[in-house]
Amino acid sequence: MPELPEVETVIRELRPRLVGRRLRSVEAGAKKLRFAWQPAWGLRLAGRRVEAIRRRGKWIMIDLDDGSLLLSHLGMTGKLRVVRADAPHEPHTHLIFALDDGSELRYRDVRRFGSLRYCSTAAEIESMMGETLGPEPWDLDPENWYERLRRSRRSLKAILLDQTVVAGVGNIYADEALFAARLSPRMVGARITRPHAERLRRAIVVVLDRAIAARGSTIRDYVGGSGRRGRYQHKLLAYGRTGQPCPNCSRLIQCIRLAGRATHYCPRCQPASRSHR
DNA sequence: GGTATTCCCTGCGGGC
DNA sequence: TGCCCGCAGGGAATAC
Repeated sequence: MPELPEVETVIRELRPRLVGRRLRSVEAGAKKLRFAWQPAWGLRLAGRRVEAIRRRGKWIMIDLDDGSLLLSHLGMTGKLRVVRADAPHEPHTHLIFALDDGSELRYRDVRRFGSLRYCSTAAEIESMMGETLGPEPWDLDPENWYERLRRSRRSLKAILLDQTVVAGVGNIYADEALFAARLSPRMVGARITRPHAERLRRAIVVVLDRAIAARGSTIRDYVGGSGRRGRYQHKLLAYGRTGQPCPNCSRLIQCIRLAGRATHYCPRCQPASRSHR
């Protein structure tokens, strides 16, 4: 379940292995990802040099020297790694890019919720990523953020998961940010106060910064671009801690279903309604 | 237009 | 031991 910190970790670890390398060829498996790999893309990629690798929300963008790019979303179980060409082939490896130094960029995805495709025009990129991908959490304007929350009748949890509101937050860090801000995931956006909105905005940034510093969370099988596991799963305060005592008040963490996702919170620290700040 | 729900997909764990 | 079922969840499609 790669969210922003995990994707950021992947690109940081891929960067020294990938930037400057030339792509020689592409080998695509038979099974389709979210989007099928087109053989023509492989022909256009051959000989291209990787100029940069960057992130936008949960998307990975690999810039090539002719202005085109490889665009990938890891979905739930996607993994991008650079390995030696003689490294054993793991099952569920769907795309293999041969590089000019004898290594390979491999895309593996058990559930195939992810995608990796080639884009040569701005229109293609926009159609893939969505024209309305929200700002990075660090770029949220406090006033716009408050107004966006206040206009919605959805729960805060549902709003945080909406990539058009803020890019990169997923289920784990939505729960952690709401816990850090001491706000109920069930609270309706329209009911939020300006101080609460600001507290939530700051909580999102703090939680994501800490998670990036810990190289993300390895809940099941996530690994970074070098194959190393994250460490932030040991620092989670709410997510996945159903039935365990809240670190603040010792009340048991509860799990409910919100916006179609398991949602973890402390009923005492994050009450459904509160009169104080 | 805004919001809620369903579906895709596979591995894992619990229950029987 | 082996089988069945539910769960995990990002984003697109569909329903309301």
